[in-house]
Amino acid sequence: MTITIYDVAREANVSMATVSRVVNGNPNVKPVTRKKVLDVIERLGYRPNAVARGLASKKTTTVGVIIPDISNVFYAELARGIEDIATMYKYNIILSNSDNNEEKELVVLNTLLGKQVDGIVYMGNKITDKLQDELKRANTPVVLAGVLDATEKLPNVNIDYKQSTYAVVTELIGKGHTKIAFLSDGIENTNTRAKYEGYLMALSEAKIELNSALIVELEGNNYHQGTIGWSRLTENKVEATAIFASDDEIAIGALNAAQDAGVKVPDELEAVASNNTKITLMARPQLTTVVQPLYDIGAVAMRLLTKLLNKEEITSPHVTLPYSIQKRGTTK
Amino acid sequence: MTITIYDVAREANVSMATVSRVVNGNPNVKPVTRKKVLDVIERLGYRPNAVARGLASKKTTTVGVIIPDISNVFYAELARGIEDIATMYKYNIILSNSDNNEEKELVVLNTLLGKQVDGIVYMGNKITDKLQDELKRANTPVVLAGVLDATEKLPNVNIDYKQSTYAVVTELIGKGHTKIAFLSDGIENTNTRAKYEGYLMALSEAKIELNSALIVELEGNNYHQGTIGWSRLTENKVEATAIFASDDEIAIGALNAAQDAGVKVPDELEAVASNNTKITLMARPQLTTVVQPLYDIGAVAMRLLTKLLNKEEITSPHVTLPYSIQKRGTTK
DNA sequence: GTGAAAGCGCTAACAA
DNA sequence: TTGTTAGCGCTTTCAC
Repeated sequence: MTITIYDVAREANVSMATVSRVVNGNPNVKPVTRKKVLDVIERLGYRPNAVARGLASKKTTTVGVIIPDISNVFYAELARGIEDIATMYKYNIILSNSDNNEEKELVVLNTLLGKQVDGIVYMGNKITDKLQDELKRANTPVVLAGVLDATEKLPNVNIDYKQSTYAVVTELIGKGHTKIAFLSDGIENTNTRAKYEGYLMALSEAKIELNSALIVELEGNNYHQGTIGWSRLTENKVEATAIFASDDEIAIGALNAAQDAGVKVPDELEAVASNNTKITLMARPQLTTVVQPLYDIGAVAMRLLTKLLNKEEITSPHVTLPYSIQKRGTTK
Repeated sequence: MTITIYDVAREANVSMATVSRVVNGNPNVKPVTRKKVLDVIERLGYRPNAVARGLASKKTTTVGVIIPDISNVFYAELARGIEDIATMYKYNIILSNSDNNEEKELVVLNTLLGKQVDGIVYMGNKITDKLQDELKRANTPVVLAGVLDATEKLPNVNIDYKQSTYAVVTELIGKGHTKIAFLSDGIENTNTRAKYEGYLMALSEAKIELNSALIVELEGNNYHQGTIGWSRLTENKVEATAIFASDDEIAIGALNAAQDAGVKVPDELEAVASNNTKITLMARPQLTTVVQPLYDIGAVAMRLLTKLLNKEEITSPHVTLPYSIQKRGTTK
């Protein structure tokens, strides 16, 4: 049989309330009593039932994490940051993959809310209106990690994608490139859109006309899509001399395809990627990228959520973390 | 205010029990009644409270997942398999990183049990005795995913590491290699030990004497350790002509270090890795590896757990999935 | 086919 | 400082 708080109370000759106080570290317990209770707990091997506690206190110390795909390095690093901080603040996380599919997101959100999570960390391409509504209806705190909120309504943690993209593209232009390809997943996705805007801004500032043959919109952020990206570019016969990729895997896919076709990197083709996941080091040449502090984005997002949960004061619900640019072998 | 089952019952003029039956798909409800209840649920936006349900039914439809590091591609792919099958069977997963640290594992396990998870999927280097004891005491079903259980007590899903390593090393020997390095994390780790035994078996069968300078035990499965592995090999002055690595990241680290030092791969150095994570495709040359069906290992482990939870009949608690060998650019 | 009522194990007033 | 006592929202006998 399972040992309950009642068993402990009986054995220690105190009330359930006192046991509860001891377990929860309430200071209003005489040290002697505390010791006595602790001993019984030890002897009986009592372990508090978090489900009962959750029902009574209406707090589960569990947060839901909606993530597109945990096997994607980018999200996995964010997730690690989230989990570490969650643990630090005594929360557990329920992880659910959404595949960036709105329908799944809705189902997952509903399950999470049914499980009475105290809060939610959302990662994905964009917050759809429907999702936004559901979230509001539930009025459970939510923080977006690595996703801009187009409407600026939800707390979120990001870097400035537009600015960072502008910076690297401008630098490429400064080296004389005029045919700079932009490889990305769907431009309707919030972050990608911001990057695209940065790209456009750099071009326009340099008075370079936009060549749509250089814009390749892919169907996802992965290696395979990157290789497709390169084929698309060659089909378009644009002879790009530089690439900006919205994702590391896309960049590696495109570069490997290019190199397999005999293109010399970085001599004939320079490239800059976006996320600085650890695969940037494994590729040859190693990737030059915008450095997004992925772990930190996750960590800060979770920290922000804990503040929301404790009703701590919040300086700003929109955190923009600094980015940097890491130069490696794919640029001269 | 939150809508409870009681509110629904009142509005629908039925008892809580009936609402409960409808919500749980119990067939003993007249269609008319069911419709009536469903309508009220819809109208009120009622969402069952899983915590209360968990307390009453002693089932949480939540399983704990103990994982060394979710940002490691290897584990992330296993995790994805686990989560997909969990979702399929209506379970959620609570994910906890352990960093392969026994103390953390113990803490995590305890939290998970406190949260009344219905079962646990464990990933890690090895099941220590203490952990084994705690697991037994809780008598919560556990399945190991991608970890051999030295004592053969716990259900687990794996491939035959010894056999697969034996096969690839034997093939290297067949090509004339006699100086085959073995790069791995700690040999005390269950899976690594099995691989090491496979390596030894191949050597002994070919009557090649074991050269301890070729055995490099590293401090973890990551890229950086791989680069260290290569330095170690050069310090040892053994001039290995082939490498077997227990991990893909280690392999890439070692190969990149070797190539940076001017070694031609695969002409002067052949290499075989172990896990076939997706980074094997991104490296240049692409890695030849033993193919572990990572996603499937996770998926099958979770499926096995659901069987345990439903008390379904189990053919065997020790599942060995088939492996294969994928030849790519690091071997001739 | 449906309802009444007793818990599940704990927290949180409130009282003492 | 400690105890009493309602619940928290649901499932699950057991009756009818």
